[in-house]
Amino acid sequence: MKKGNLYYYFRSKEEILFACHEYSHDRLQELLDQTVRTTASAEAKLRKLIRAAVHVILDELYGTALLVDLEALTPAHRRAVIHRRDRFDHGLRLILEEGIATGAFRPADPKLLGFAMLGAINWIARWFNAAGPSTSDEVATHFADYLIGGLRGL
Amino acid sequence: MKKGNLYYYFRSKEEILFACHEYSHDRLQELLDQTVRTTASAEAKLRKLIRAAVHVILDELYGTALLVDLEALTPAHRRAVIHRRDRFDHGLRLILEEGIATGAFRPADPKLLGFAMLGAINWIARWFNAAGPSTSDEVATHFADYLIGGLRGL
Amino acid sequence: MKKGNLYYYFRSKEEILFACHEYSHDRLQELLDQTVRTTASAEAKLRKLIRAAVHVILDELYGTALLVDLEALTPAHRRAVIHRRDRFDHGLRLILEEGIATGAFRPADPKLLGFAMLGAINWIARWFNAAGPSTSDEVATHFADYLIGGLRGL
Amino acid sequence: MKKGNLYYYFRSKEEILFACHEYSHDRLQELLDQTVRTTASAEAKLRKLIRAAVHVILDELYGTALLVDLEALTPAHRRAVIHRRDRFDHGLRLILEEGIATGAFRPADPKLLGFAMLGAINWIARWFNAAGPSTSDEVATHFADYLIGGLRGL
DNA sequence: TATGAATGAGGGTTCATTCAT
DNA sequence: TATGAATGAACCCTCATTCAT
Repeated sequence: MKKGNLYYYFRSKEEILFACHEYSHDRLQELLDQTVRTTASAEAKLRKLIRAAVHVILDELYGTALLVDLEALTPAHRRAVIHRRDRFDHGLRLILEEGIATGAFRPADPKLLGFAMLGAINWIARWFNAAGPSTSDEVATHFADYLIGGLRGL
Repeated sequence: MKKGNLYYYFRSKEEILFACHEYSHDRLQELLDQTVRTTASAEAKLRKLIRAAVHVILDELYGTALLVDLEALTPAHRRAVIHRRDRFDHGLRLILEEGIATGAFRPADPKLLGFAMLGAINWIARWFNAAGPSTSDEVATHFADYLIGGLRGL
Repeated sequence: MKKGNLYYYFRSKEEILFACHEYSHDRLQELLDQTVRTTASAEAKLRKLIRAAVHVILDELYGTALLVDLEALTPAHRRAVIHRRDRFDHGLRLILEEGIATGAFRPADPKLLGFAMLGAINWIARWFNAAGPSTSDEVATHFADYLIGGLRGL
Repeated sequence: MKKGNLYYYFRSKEEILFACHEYSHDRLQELLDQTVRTTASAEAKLRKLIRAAVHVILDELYGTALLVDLEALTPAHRRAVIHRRDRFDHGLRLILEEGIATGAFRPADPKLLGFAMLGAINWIARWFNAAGPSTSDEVATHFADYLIGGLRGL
């Protein structure tokens, strides 16, 4: 199986990038959708989502395609990716608003938070893959602790 | 000044990457060093560092070189970059330990936190540059709030 | 029936090209041979040949293979194609000489004329297929008129 | 000077094809324009044009680009090539109509004649280049004789 | 005999780098 | 020191051909 064989299924590198994004995004989005519908607490939902994001980015083959560079895509695909991200942000917003309503969370911008989350995980993944300090589950737990609980002492 | 002219100053693209990392890292490291030495609270120090990191990555020309891909470097430069990162982590650790000692922070892994910070800011920067929602100072403030205070409601 | 399946019948693309040339050439040559043997006038024979060439090139599936590029063939096949063309030229020469003998034609080089004929028809065919101005019979009639009568006014 | 250097001046192979067509077409068109304006007889004008076409296609570097395949071009370039061909046909029509008016020529379709002319010359050129029987001027003279005088005996 | 997937070679294109000026 | 042109390697992609089924 050589690299060129991909062109049996895709018309260009750009389409490959787009398909990789779709693949990874869909796995994450699906879990987000399922999670939103559960009766768990907002914090539990968010932890679950973070765990999923860490898993997709660290362990799945095309996980880093979640952070595809928009500049590398055609306008049509660019719009599609932005649309996907909006959907993701929408689900995240639902969780945040639920947490805010119950007093579990304080107000937060889902867009900024979503980007920070994926960007952080992606960069951690590179270091992780290079230096391999622990399992992706440990990373996810720590990361969720920081994001939800912050650094502030108790 | 055309691209090829850089080869009067650098021997290869790899050297340019390395120099860009050095340039941006040094500006951030210098501020970290200064900050560590001040008498401000650990939280104030960390906020200052975050603000600086956001500024360097979002506003400075070679800011994203902070996240240079180790695979793209020669072994010697790779080691140098790792060494720089270790120095950065060391400074960050000092701040964290100080905060932990005073009870302001709870225990945290500076390595993970440092990577999360830079990765998050870098990805926010791309979205920021594309969609430009606010100033880099606003981004820094929100981001610092999340990192230090977390999402947990009060 | 997919393209790759052709390799059950042919050993290479080059053989396919050669076979296509053979196929189209043989249809034209056969008609030329028959025509030469008839008792029609030289002009009628030439008109018939032109009509056949137009038909083969415009309407038959492999017609344009008549103009196969010698460079694309193996030396052996190249020689075979040249030999076929010589045979074609020979038939054409017979018609021309007959016309010259009866005073119907003036002296002409069959080689040059044969190439001009096929080249002209082939290029007309492309334009014809793209812009579709009339039927192949009309094209043949006009073309024969030009070739035989020339442009000179009466 | 390697092939890839062309991409310093052109953005794609398609642009190269288009530019080659433009180059060769312009040289032929210019001569056509000049010729139309002279006071020579229609036949002399046509002979001059044929001689020029033979020269461009046989002797000039990109001459065969006159017969560029429209399918290989972008829609915009395709339209431009069609437009150029229309201009050529227009000039040819002027010559033909002049000859028809003076009784030198009988009615003829400039479109068909133009295509026949270029296609014939192009195919002759391949044979010519392969077998090299005579100079391009001799070819031009014979070809003009056939086109204008036809084969009909006197 | 036919099909879909695989392969290697080669054409098209970019990019890092160098050279001549 | 700067520029435009040149080069070779590498990447993207296609195409002729083969293989497994």
